[in-house]
Amino acid sequence: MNGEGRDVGPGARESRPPSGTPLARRAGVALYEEVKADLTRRLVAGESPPGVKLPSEASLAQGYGTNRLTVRRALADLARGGVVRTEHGVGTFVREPSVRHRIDDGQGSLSESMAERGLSVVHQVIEVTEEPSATGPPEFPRWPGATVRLRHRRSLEDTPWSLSEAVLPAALAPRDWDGTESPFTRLTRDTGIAVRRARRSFSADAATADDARWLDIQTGTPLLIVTGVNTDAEGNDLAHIQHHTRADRTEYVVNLLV
Amino acid sequence: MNGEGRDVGPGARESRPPSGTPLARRAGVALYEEVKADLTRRLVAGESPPGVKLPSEASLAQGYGTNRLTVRRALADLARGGVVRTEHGVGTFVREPSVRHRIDDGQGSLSESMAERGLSVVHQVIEVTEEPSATGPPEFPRWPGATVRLRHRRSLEDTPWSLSEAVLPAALAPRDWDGTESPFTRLTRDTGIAVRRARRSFSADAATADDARWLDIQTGTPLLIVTGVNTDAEGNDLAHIQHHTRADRTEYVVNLLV
DNA sequence: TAGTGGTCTAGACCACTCA
DNA sequence: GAGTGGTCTAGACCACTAG
Repeated sequence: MNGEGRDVGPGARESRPPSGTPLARRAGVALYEEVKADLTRRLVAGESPPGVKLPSEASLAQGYGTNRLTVRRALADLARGGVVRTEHGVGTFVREPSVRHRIDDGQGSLSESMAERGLSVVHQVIEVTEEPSATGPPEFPRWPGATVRLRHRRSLEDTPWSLSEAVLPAALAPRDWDGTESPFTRLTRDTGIAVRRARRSFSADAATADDARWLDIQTGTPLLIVTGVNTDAEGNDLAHIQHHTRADRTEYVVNLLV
Repeated sequence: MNGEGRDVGPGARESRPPSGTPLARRAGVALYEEVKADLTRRLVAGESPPGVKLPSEASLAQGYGTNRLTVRRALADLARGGVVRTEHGVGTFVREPSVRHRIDDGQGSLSESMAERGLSVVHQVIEVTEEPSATGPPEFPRWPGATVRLRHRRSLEDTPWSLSEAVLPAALAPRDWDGTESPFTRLTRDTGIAVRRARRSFSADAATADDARWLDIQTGTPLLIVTGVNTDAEGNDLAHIQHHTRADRTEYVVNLLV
């Protein structure tokens, strides 16, 4: 509680980790909730800047005079809430400030609008599967034939940001995609077809184990799910897209009034 | 796997609960993930229609030949994912079909568009606080003076659906609001001012303990967070709104092309 | 190899619901 | 009071990371 600044030594990232205190237990409130509240108080209160390593679970448990599992439960909740981040075999850290990347609605692609702000976007292809036209649920009247399912990961500033999927006619799928631009920017460059973002649908869901692995988050963490359709200038469906986006880094802004 | 129908007896809700099987463990996959996968297989595969009560945690644990805590961990994940629902002292149940209420973008209020589909919407006032104009962050140029913060819960078909907050000039806040219509529908009826939905921002977050209590869900469950501004016909800000919406029941559809 | 988080067990007690 | 989910403990072992 002394008013000294956070004068951390060179390279030091350990400044003032929360240590144990006797918890004031209230009737009807679970112990792990108390631990969670106490940790939140200490972390959010700013005593521990982002990146600070928390004491080990064992020592936290000892400090609180409780079981390690109780501490783990509190930490798991905080991780799902985006307050801390755990690394297996390394430790638990205060999360970087959840800078929410505002994605203002516009007809430009994400990569383009981010580039305008000096942010780097990288796409990494995860899986490309080609399916005969019969199987895919979406229909592409003007481009009959096989469809391609393109799974890729988008990263912003080297941080995993979304797990995305695009289903589009094989004839339009980019070849030798290097990921420096969006697949649709590439499509326009290759074919001259203008891509327009049409319907968008928003929901949320818990991260699956697969989501978690690719997005470097914990299973169960809330994701913003954006699905939609891209069309050409005439309004014909070009592609069906789905993004599983890290909610702690995303805010999708739409202007309903034009 | 037999093809019989789900001829449940009168009042019976117990048809074919998943019982224990020896789990095929795979290297590197946690036991609770296997349990989760097995339960999901059985439930989603349709062997157990919504509302069916699962066996108790103790008997599931015995059936799987594992510890109760392992089963609990699997069930907690499924609950966060909206697959099952637990009731303290009663049991665990397969969730009602996650009918995603599509909220097509339109200028009508939620209550109105839902009423058109024969769905009932009920608003329940949780808290009304009046604040002097100086404190509230939003500014309402045309209506100076105190602002009112209106917290309410919206339920669809008797199911909690969103925890909502509206901040608007005290002069416009509805008096004696009975909750049968949206506060803004009421505002239009009272004052004749047309309310337009302007900017909307979408994100997701984990349910806090408070969210969880009001929405009848589990802490940590993903919520769709919709914030925005309502304006009058001239585009002046009328109110700032925020909805914490149950993601398992929501899909917010926006048409970007007009 | 030491330290960390990840998983799992066995058992206990409590809080809640309902017959 | 029986049965259910909710919490908590003590202790064990594993998987991963880094010096």
